[in-house]
Amino acid sequence: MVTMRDVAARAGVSVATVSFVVNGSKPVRADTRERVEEAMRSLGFRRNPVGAALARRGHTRIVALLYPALERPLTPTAVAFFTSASRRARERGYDLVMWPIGNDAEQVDVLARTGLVDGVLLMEVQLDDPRVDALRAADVPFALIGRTADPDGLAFVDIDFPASVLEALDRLRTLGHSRIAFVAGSEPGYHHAARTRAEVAYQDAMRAHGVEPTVIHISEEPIAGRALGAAFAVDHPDTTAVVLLNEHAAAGFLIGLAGAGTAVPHDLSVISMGTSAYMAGMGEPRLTYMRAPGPELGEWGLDALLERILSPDEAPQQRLLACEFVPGDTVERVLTNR
Amino acid sequence: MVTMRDVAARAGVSVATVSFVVNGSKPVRADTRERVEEAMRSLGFRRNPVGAALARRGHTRIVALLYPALERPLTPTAVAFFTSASRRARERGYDLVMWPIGNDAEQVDVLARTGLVDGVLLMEVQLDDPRVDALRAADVPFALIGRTADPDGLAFVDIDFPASVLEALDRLRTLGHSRIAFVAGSEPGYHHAARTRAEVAYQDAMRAHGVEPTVIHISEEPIAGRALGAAFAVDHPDTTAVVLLNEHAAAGFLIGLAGAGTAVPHDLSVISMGTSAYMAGMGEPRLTYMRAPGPELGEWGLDALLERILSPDEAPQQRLLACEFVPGDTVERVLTNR
DNA sequence: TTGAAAGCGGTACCAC
DNA sequence: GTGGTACCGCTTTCAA
Repeated sequence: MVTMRDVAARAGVSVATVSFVVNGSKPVRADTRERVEEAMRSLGFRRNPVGAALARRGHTRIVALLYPALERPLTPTAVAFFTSASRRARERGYDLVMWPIGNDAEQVDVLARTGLVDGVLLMEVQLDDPRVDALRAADVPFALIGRTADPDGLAFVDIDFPASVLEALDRLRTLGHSRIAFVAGSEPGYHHAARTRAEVAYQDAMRAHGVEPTVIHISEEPIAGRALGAAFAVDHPDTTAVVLLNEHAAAGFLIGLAGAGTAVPHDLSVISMGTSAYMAGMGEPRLTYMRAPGPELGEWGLDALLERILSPDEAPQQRLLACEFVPGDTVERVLTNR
Repeated sequence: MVTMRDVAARAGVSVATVSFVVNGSKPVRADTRERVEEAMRSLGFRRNPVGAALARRGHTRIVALLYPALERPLTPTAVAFFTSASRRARERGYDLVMWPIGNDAEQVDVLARTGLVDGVLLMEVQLDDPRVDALRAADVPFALIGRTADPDGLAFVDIDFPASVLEALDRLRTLGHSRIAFVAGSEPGYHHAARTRAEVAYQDAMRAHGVEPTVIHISEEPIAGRALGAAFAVDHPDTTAVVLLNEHAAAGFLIGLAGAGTAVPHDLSVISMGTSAYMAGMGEPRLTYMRAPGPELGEWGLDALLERILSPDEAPQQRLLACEFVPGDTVERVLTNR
């Protein structure tokens, strides 16, 4: 392994000077710099980040995306988020790695104190999330994708699900729908913040229109969607439209409906919330959906995190972005005689 | 941050002693150890891996899964692999992070030299893969998921696609099919080793039976599958069965076929290779598939890697595992009058 | 059994 | 503009 000492010796300068040219941290005379660079080139020098990190008490220029991958399935939206954040990180001279963790604070704590990463991006945030407290306590710069019940003073980017739900409901109502059900994922003991907010927005909106809300929870997998679809017309005969917040189950739901002879959108309109084009392409008929702004949020999330790292005194960035409506073939005006 | 110095001071011993009890690297008298442990507890000490890594040039107990996530979509199978390897890592006292990289050797090189990870698992291996050479040159322990054209002396675990393809073809032939097409993914300039091997196995088997092979490449996304399915009966009127190696496109393919009035399995039988139950659940009718042994390979892959790290002198582990046939509703005896 | 001390590869402050 | 050098947190001989 070629070290700075080797380079310094070869170029006839001190390690300090080498450090200056490597990091551009101080001006160096052109000819000296030239000699150093030539030495680095011929020796094949690469700066060792571990040494650098240690010297500056951390600062590896690595940030981690914490995802409970062992407990929750990775949606295409989450993947989009990851790749976009990752690309952005590279643009800004950082590396982003995905670090699978549990939902408990313990692991976060361990990771945080290692000093191996300069900061973390936390996904799948719960309303009351112990990991957030752990990150705060460990004094690690972090930003959330999603937000807790009370995100004051926290850096976050989040999908504006309430706004998106309202838009979906409005569109359906404009087409004459009033008995609209809400289908979401269910994970025992997991209070996914985004889902909860969406659900509350749905319920409030329904009640405001004098209709009793219908919330259905099914697990996050295609077959759960199939099962629901197969029995839907029988179990919910009055419902004319469904707002679905369960990307994994969406395509299966349509399959189940079709198998049971429930025509979409003729008998039932469906809007899938927070969905990727990828997943929508799996649906038949083509899903009408609210696109999850995964790529945008990935970039913003990374920027928010770097701001915490580089300018800890600035007010934390907080940004919301609603989903974008994408027309498809699963929504139709409700039958008037119904 | 609590350091070993702090602990040592509190316990009235030297940092060396603290190090011994932390790592169990030398025997320490019971009462001394007790004092040290108590000091660590009350101070909340966590050993800093960066310092440790630097001191012994590596050994962070972190391993990385290198995946070209920015260039290739993450399949459910890859995700299963990741989660399984990750779980196994934890069992063995390591952490596994997913590190998105490009296909070039450069990035591998940088990562490798950092000493930030003890070893790497490389996915999406190409037949002739520059990253493998880079890993070798950098002298980093590594194991492959997949394998290059000549994997001699390399640690790898891989799906035995040739065997799996032969099984699929046999099953189809037993049901009277002979004109069987092969549909795979296509990424320009990317010689995915597994796909190539599968393709060759298919072509050889077809020729051995005196039938001209038909290989079709479509991009890895649901809509590409739809498009292919929609035109399939017209473009390939003689084909009675399809072996598909393109997880992203499988469900879309079935949708496209159905939309064009091509009945599955009546008009066309379909077997999807290297597919996850998750993806199969997205298909209608229920896909007949060869299950990709992602979970098994994840575990084996991690074990193979740790063996490289812990016992570099042992012969590298090399394991192949075929896919497992899972019956579904997309395969049927061929019409005799056809 | 325990301690002192020399690094590991870099950084950055303080002189010159 | 450069060089000397004291750390950063931990591991590991070598002595005591």
